[in-house]
Amino acid sequence: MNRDPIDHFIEQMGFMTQEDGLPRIAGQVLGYLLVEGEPRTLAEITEALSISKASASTNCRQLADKGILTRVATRGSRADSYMAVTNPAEDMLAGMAARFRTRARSIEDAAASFPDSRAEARARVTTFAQFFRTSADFLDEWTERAQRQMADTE
Amino acid sequence: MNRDPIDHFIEQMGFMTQEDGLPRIAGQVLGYLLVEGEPRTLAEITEALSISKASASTNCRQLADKGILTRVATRGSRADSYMAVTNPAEDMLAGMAARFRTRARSIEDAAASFPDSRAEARARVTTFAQFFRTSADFLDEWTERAQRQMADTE
DNA sequence: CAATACGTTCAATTTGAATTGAACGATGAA
DNA sequence: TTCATCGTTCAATTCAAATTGAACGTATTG
Repeated sequence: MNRDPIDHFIEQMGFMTQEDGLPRIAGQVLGYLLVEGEPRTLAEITEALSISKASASTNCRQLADKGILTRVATRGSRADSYMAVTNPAEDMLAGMAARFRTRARSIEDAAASFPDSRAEARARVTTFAQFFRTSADFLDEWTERAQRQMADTE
Repeated sequence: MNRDPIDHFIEQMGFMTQEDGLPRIAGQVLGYLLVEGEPRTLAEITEALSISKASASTNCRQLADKGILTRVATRGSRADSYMAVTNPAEDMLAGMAARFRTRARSIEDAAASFPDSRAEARARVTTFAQFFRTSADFLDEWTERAQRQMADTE
């Protein structure tokens, strides 16, 4: 029941997002839209992946919030459609960078409130946090560079 | 019951690893060892975090496999201890890079088996995969650079 | 040789999140 | 206005992974 390479790919995408802490269905939706390449309605997605309307709705909106999907108003129909952005992976990385930055801040805050008696621990934790901050900067730089490259190649 | 800043930090670390798909306890263990700065036995970890021996054992081993913790043989005691490596965040990123590479490969494989009738889909998916591959390279480059910097500062 | 202290493993349980079904509100069509 | 179509929301369920408790194996001590 699973020898279709495209189904297999969609399945893989599900596992992938699951590893990243996103719902499995989010990955499947992205996979499906990536394959289709054109806008698809919630109903079509629901149908193609045999999932509930509720899941499709929720996951699409979540992905759209992250900038991985865009909502497309199809004229002639009041159903709204979604499609994958040109390079979804970029937005996934951008999201990661954002998470790193939040993380860095919250760890730094935590460290800052360590009592002076734990000064050494505070130093260790601060270093740890700073690595995340720098990495976030680096990731941003990288996605920006990648975007430029894409623009050039077009 | 939670106004101790150090406990708060350890808790945060738990949520953090949870976001990354690792068990919550893994993060707590890392947080604890980061604060302590010195090797601690499984028993001490179990005690400090009020968790089961089984969890402590499993999670420590997992973290050690990822290179985030090192096992230390304490002389005078047959209990083995663990301590956080100097910069655990680096190893976390390295792990991420590895995952990206695996991911890129499996997506590329999947795309390769698309039938010719779906050539366009194949192209889109391949581009998607390549981004992960390039990102993995980039992350490696970055962690390497960071390591060098650390070495210089020492 | 016990007897103890330790780490691991595995089945059972707990816990938290993903997913669903059903009810709802809104929008447009007739 | 009434009816059908859509998307959303929320409580209930399902599902998977984390966590535990208990049994076990091994090494060490006396």
